[in-house]
Amino acid sequence: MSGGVDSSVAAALLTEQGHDVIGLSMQLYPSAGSGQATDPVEHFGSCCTLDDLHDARRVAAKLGFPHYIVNFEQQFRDTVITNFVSEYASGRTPLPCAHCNSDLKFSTLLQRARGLGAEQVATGHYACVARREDGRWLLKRSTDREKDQSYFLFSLTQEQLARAVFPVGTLTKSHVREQARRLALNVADKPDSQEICFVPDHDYASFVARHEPRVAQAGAIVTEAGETIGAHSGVHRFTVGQRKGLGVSSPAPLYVLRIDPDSRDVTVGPRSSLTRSALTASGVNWIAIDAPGDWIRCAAQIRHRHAAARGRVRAGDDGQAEFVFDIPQPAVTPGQAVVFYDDDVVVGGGWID
RNA sequence: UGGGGCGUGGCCAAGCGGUAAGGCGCGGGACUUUGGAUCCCGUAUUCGGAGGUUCGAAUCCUCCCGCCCCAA
Repeated sequence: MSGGVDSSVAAALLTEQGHDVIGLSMQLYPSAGSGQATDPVEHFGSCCTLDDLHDARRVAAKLGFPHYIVNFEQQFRDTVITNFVSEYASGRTPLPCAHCNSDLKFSTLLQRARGLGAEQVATGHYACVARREDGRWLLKRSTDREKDQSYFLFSLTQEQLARAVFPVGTLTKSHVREQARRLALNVADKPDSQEICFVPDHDYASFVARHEPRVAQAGAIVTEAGETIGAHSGVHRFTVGQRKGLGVSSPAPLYVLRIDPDSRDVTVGPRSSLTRSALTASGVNWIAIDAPGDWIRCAAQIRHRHAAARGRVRAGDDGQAEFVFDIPQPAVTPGQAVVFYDDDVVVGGGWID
């Protein structure tokens, strides 16, 4: 229970369905109650703040089930934040929400829940879990396609999916809010979360630099032809496909094409240079099928809110996969997830190289 | 002190007598459980300075200031 409307309604629906519910909220920041935001290393983010934990507690009290706050500061730092910082330091663009799901919510949190006697863990994610006749667990897009979050859940294993419940996955967002109002939950009108929950003020670059000062080294902004046309103060400030913030003027818009963490060169060029016809991914998790040795047709979603693009995929060695687009796609970004879909079913997914 | 060119918003830049295009950048908004993209809206009463011609000039004339190139 994050303290938001989705997980609150999820808990309420389960309660109404007669389940024996225990509310769990993760505390992700040190001593969230101290109010001391003066420590430059650990500001509070926008998720799971003290206020949010209180909101979750009030919802649990109203619905009549126990509520526990689990302290995951250490685990959050060791998994999500460490990955977030190291990815940017490597010239890649992290996807913390996906790591939080697989490395925290459906691992450590799931274990903790099991320890409390829970059979399953429910969250407020907009996604669906189904079990096929052959016993295989499937992850599917939510009914409300606009809110679908299956993209962030691609790395859940069969074991994790078997324990996952997404009560709001078949509802629309407006329906969820209606339910919250019907139940008179105090969180009915809390705004949707957005931006990186653990980074204050949308200033992720400063956050990265605080945790890894070495990233803040100047480098050059160069053209595809190798001409230096500007300078920057750290590769962590860039991501492939980025247009704004380059600090250089040109007759036409320029986009980040490549980031070299070693030379610290950020290569820029016209939008037409951004498209790629293929990609490779690592750490691929196959959900609906076993790793396909031969090409199969599906659609690949390469970022949140990207309209999955059709093409073909096949598995490689060591958890890798190769995908070829029917139509080249712009801004294939290392570090982001590529999730393969067969209509609304998640075939599998991995991390873009 | 021979010759030639240029000075328009933070940057690039159109306009060359009729009352300041566009792009970059920047700011704001929309969208969004990552980052980015995308879409809207905004961003020079003023054209290096001072005079003059004209109903009217960034656009014509004069002088001044500042850059750049080629010769020496």
